[in-house]
Amino acid sequence: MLRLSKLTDYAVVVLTTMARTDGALHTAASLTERTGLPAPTVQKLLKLLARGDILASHRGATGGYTLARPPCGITVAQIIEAIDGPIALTDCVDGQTGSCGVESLCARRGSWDKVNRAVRRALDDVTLADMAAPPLFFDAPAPERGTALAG
Amino acid sequence: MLRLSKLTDYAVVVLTTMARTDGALHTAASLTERTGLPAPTVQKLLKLLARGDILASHRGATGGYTLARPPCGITVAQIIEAIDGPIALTDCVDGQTGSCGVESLCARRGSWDKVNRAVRRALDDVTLADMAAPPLFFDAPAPERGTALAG
DNA sequence: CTTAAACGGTACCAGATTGGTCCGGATTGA
DNA sequence: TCAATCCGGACCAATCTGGTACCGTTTAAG
Repeated sequence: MLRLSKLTDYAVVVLTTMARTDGALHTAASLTERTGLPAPTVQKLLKLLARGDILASHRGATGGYTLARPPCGITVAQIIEAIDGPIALTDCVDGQTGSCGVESLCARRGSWDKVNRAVRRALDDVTLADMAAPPLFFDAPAPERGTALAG
Repeated sequence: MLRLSKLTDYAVVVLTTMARTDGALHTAASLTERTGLPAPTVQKLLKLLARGDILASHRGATGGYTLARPPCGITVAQIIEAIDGPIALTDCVDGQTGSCGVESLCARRGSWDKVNRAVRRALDDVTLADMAAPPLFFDAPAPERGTALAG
């Protein structure tokens, strides 16, 4: 797998919708309508994103949500962390010991850290602005000649 | 999360154990003893790794498993794919439509493809030789990659 | 001051997925 | 023949995710 949760996927849908009208105020209800996602799910998403400092919330009547930063300042890594928690491929992050019963396992723990960092960097490199960019067609002449495994 | 399965983690433990005696033949029983992991789990892992062309299996009495390639030729991406299946962060891979009920969702599908590829590249960049390398302290000057382990 | 609209937090449940186990069958060297 | 080993399923329990509901708090409008 190495799959991120469906919620994170939905979050990007909501965020790109908001990014199209950067700076505007959106209510949970309006975003529900515009995205077509189930209402309670959208509410949950917005709460999480607000906690993660990706959205700014405005309470009370005429309240709603706005992007906390311009889209180019919001990275995929931040979105994932807001929804799914810290990005860590393995259960026990480096440095910790004892959480996993097997001793020989933790010995190799530091090795994953390298992978973690590489993935992290890749995720930090893509912003919401990139995600909101035109969907560009896929049958266009592929500039890469790599094998592009069915990812 | 963006968490990979515990099985994959175990797989690395088993593989690094094998890598230390590159080329040698290992049985499921011996690897169980050396790693301390539960026996049925090790068996399952070895089967999966053999199917994924990461291990070569030898049947019959005096059979066992060997690494299909030198450690520097086995990437983390390959291991993950062998255990967890194809690396795809989102449910519907690019190009497909209709699998997810929500229409506005699939429209942004292509955006994830960029992220997918970035992560994939990061995972392709780390080999089993790297994982088997000494646990090295984190503030030490990192030596060049490509250890003598690979031969 | 009352009302209503909107966010905030928490608890809860069903379904899917993972981790772990077991058993019988096939292969091969002694 | 016999025993050691891999091979391929089926199977079950535990965990996690996705989705829902409820109630409290805040705040603008009338």
